Amino acid sequence: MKRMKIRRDACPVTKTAALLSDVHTMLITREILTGPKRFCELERSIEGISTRTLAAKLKKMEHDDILRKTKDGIYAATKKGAALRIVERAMRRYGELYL
Amino acid sequence: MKRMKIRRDACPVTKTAALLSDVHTMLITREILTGPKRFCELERSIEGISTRTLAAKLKKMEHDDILRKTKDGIYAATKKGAALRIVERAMRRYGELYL
DNA sequence: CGGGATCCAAAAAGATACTG
DNA sequence: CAGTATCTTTTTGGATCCCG
Repeated sequence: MKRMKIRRDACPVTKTAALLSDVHTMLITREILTGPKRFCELERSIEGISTRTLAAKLKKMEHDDILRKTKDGIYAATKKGAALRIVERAMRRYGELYL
Repeated sequence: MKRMKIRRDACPVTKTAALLSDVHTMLITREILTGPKRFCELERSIEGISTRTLAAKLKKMEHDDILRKTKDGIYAATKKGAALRIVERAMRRYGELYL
């Protein structure tokens, strides 16, 4: 994973993921958990991700059954993806308390 | 993060981290949460990590105040590191339920 | 414009040999 | 044991181009 610069005031989830994770997958998850999104929305809301990486991650996440792409090009969490909320919640809480 | 082969019977935390994270930092955390460990113990218990990567991650984690190295070369979680238990727990639970 | 695919340079990870 | 040095392989991000 490449070192990423994180602002002190960034979302706690961002910070936690930067601390211990493949930032992008977790951030895509965070976005998807707030509702279905299209490519360009994800691209805009995930600061610093390249289209190439976003496309690659989405493909992998689709393959892993975390999200599904509808015919109209919208990405939505699957059941398995939605369940990641428990992890996202723990990360958010940790970030809020310690970062 | 490199694609990692995960056995179906691997620890659920391993699977969750492979799914969404910088696997190594999370796995080092998991080990450290069970008590202080030395370099070679970590190397043995984290399947597939190279000494180079382990050394690099430990350095980064020490810098991030997740763990501390004692004079006798033992790595132990800091307070901030120990608190990652909430994340580890969520990941374990998710892995148990969905992977 | 949305949704990528391609090419390229740089960074990170892997294997492994080697040292204090 | 606890790493470091070195070399190779992967992955990433940036820019660019393509196609409906």
